[in-house]
Amino acid sequence: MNPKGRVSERAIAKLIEQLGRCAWGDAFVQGFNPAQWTALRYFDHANRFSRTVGAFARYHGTTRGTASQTVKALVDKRYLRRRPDTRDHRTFRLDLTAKARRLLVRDPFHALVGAADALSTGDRGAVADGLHLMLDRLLMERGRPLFGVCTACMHLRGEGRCLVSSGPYECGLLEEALTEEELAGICVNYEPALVSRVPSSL
Amino acid sequence: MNPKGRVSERAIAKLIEQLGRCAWGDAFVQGFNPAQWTALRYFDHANRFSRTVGAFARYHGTTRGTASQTVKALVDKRYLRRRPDTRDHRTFRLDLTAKARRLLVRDPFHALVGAADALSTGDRGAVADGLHLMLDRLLMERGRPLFGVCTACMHLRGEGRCLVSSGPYECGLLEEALTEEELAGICVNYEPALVSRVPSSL
DNA sequence: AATAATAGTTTCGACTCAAAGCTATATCAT
DNA sequence: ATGATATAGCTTTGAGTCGAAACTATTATT
Repeated sequence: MNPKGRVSERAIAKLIEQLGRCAWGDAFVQGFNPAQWTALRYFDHANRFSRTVGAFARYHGTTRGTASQTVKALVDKRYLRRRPDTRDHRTFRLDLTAKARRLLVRDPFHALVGAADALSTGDRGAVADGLHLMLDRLLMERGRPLFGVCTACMHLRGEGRCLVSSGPYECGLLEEALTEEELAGICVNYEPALVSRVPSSL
Repeated sequence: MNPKGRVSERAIAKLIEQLGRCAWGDAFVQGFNPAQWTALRYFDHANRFSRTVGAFARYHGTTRGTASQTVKALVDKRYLRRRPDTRDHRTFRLDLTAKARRLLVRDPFHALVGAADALSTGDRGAVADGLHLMLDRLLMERGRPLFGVCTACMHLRGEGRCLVSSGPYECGLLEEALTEEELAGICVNYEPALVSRVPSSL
């Protein structure tokens, strides 16, 4: 499709911008805006240490002020439940409601996911790896956190090496036990380990 | 880097969204916003048939109202010059000023372009082709124009087959002569030809 | 001549950004 | 311990922007 040989870096950047804009435009639907959809998806996949306004702000690359308002709108509409943290009285825990989970079935994001269907399995791998490389570089340059899952995180302890819990896994940074389901949640405290120690079920 | 085998379409969509957000955040700089930077880039590369508010709105996937405001801000700041069209008294022609061209040297978009440097030459080709496929599919689904260049457009006439001009190339749709430089400008009237008839100088 | 379609602008409510403000926790010096 | 200062988490505020809808003017169609 493209001329053989060198393909301009600029073309890739332009495509990403265009695709991003397209997804943005799609997300003005059902009375929500793109930021709100992103928040709903975030709180659906974030682990329990990361379901706060501040963590979402960092994930989304926005200010805490903006994130606070996005969350407020969702709390007011009963898509998020907000409860004070029992340990740290500065923060509030945010959890999706059942109403929100039902809504996420009709997430406009599915259109972009579906577009990836146009790719062959092999192409999907190449595209995903390439984009991942680009994103890591950009986030690193900006000093922004990477938001990965426990199974690839250097803080994960487990498989007989737990120190503070009797369960199979725990977070070495926060010194908290982790259930197996929680291993798949994205986390603001993620730091890439050299090798993944738990088989990924992606 | 990714586990072998099937890579989720969702991961690709997520990466695109994240990269797009990152570029968006970068673009709040030098007193401009992301939409204004996109407009400046657009009017830099659009051919003379496409340098209007409406064409930009369609390219950017936004409303004419929003596009009108974005353009207005740039006209007020003397980065775009606005002149009535001599043929159609509804439209206005918009052209970059020299001031704008100087500004574009410091386009924050360069960060995203630079991130593509992390990719090997081969990966760049695969990523570009994959993203292109996805974008075409999305734009097609939404009935939005594709915005390509004359050299790949079915409306291009030339190489001895001109009907309305004595020059080497012309646009068969608008029945206007085209200079060689204009062949590389992106156009709202683009429709993909089966084969490209002019060697690409990408 | 009447009607529809096209190009662009204006207006309005909601949202975003950036900056400043508030409160709770952490750190440090006495 | 005690009090002062710094830091962290979140909210509020004000200027500017976005999308949707209403509007004007021009061109195309019937």
